[in-house]
Amino acid sequence: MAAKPHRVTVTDVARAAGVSEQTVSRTVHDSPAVRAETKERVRRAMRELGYRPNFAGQSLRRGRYHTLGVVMFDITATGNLDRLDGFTRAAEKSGYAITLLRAPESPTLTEAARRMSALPVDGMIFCLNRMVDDFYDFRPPFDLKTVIITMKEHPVLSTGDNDQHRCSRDVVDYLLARGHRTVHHIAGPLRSLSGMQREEGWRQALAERGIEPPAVFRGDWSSASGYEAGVRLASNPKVTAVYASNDAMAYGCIRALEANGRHVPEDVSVIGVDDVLSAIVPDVNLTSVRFDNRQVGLWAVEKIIDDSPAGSQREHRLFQGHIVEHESVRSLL
Amino acid sequence: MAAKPHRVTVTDVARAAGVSEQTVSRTVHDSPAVRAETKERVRRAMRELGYRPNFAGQSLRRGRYHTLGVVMFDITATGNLDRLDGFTRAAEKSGYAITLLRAPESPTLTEAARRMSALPVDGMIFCLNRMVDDFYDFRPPFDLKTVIITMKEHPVLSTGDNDQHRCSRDVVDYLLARGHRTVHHIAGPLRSLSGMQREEGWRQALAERGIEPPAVFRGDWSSASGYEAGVRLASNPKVTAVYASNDAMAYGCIRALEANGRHVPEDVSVIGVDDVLSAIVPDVNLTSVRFDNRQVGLWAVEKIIDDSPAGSQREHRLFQGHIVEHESVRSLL
DNA sequence: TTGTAGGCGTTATCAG
DNA sequence: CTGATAACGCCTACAA
Repeated sequence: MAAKPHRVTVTDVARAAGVSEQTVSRTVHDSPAVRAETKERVRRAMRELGYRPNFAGQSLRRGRYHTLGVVMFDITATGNLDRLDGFTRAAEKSGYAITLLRAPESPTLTEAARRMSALPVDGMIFCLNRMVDDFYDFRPPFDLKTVIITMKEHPVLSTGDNDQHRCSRDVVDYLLARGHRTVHHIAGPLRSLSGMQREEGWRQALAERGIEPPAVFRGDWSSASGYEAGVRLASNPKVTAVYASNDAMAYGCIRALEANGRHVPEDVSVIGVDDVLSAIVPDVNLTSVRFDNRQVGLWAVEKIIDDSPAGSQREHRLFQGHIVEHESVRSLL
Repeated sequence: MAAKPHRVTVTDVARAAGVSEQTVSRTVHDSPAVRAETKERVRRAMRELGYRPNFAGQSLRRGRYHTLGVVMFDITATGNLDRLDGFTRAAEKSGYAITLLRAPESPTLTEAARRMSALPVDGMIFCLNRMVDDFYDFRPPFDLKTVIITMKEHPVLSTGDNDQHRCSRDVVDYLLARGHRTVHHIAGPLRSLSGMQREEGWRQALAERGIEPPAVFRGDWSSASGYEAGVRLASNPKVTAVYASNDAMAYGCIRALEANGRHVPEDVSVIGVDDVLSAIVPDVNLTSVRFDNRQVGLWAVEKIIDDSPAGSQREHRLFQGHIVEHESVRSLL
């Protein structure tokens, strides 16, 4: 029966309840300065008309959106689901929402920020999975607090991510401490930032211990590429320890080693990254580095929402992964 | 040197460029009714002051946010990353953004909608991974076009999802057509909607073909639970075909069968769902049903943005998965 | 305890 | 081609 439905405003409610707009507004915010009786009348009118505060009106007045923008350069990257879970969880705690933007083509942070800053957001988080041209020069609009999820330090912005260097060091130390003479590496593709950082960490860790890093096997995250590497590694009897940049390649490598008569962990120890294998492969226990991406997400959001002076300090935060021990490693000692 | 930084408005730009606010607005929208020369002057002023249109002001005026809200009851569920990729891709095409909200605790759509509708969104998408109490009674605010990602039909809202029934039927038919007498099933946990629907589809498909469905093995998506089922299945020599509700359980089952002397596919054929195994397991080729979650995401967004009369029709759309053939199935014919 | 006036930033409309 | 005016919905400040 209602004519063309029309968005209900404070004015409508005020008219229906026979009060002023101001009294309606006060009722919405449950001000004590309204008689209980009046409030009830206003509330009934709101319910009957189906009143819902207009977000634009409120924001225009308040100058805040209670929303944070997240820019992802590659949405389907590993760990993004957990990161998003962290973002939304932390946001929710403070009554914030998360607005998501893809920036797959964008070569620069500046361009991505331009798109994001046209949206109703109070702050921005960039998830940087690959290189951008303007990392160090990038400056966000002064009114948008910004955090970048990356291992690189930025001159003015807070940054943070899983510590990929440390991850590799820990793996190398773990294996050397168990008597292995060196550690072979199956790396991720060149375009992946985290992959490159793990590789660099591995190289440095060996070099610092006076060990010449052996030739790297370049994979593409797929288990097939790990298998290929494994075939080559199997032919070298001196290989006793392999560190793969993700679990899929590690598992591929294990299968190739086994197929070529070298047993894991009896002959060769293997360590991966991500700790995702046990959910999928029941009887192979791969030692792996686990990162807590949800925690990174929580940190980033809290860094932006935190209004304290400490909160606005620039910070560079690295989150340590930890080695989840399974039976794919043998001590030679 | 600038004093307390202050958000730059149209008024500031107008003053700086020596024109009216209206001319600034026209320049922002590149109206042809402004002299090129004037535009240039305004543009320079905008650049110098760092002007950025205020979202709240625009929205208030236009009554539109160009943003869609997505509610996820379980963010880390399988396929959500692809769905999100679909949402954001489709949104982006029309200049829309996606706002994400978790609703893990919320038992009802109504409650989740209440939270979402307080945000600046023009429409809502609910990703329903589990049961809610008020599915059929739920009515969103009239001014928010709403789509629910679910296989169930809703009395007034558009709904759509992967066709889990059809998926199971296809698998059953596929195996029966290759001479298998029946198909055993490793099901997902009871709380999972899609799992239950796959199970129901399997049961119906067999029943319609006059085959009494054998006892179900209830798993929990983990490969370990598939392994357990596999051990039991291996002890029954009449088992020739197994359909697992996801790839992890299927793989667990395969490993158990092999460990108990039954070879896949020589003795037993196995089919899974999700088609994720090949990325992780290099040398096992599991036949599996692949769903295109990205496409579901695209559809949902377009359904909401589409302004045509057809677009506002209620629709119930089921997306077919397809069987990706690998070597885990043998024909008995 | 309730009401009135004014303005947040933008843009449609109409006048010049 | 450009400018003045008013209005979108809400809320702070002040008045009654």
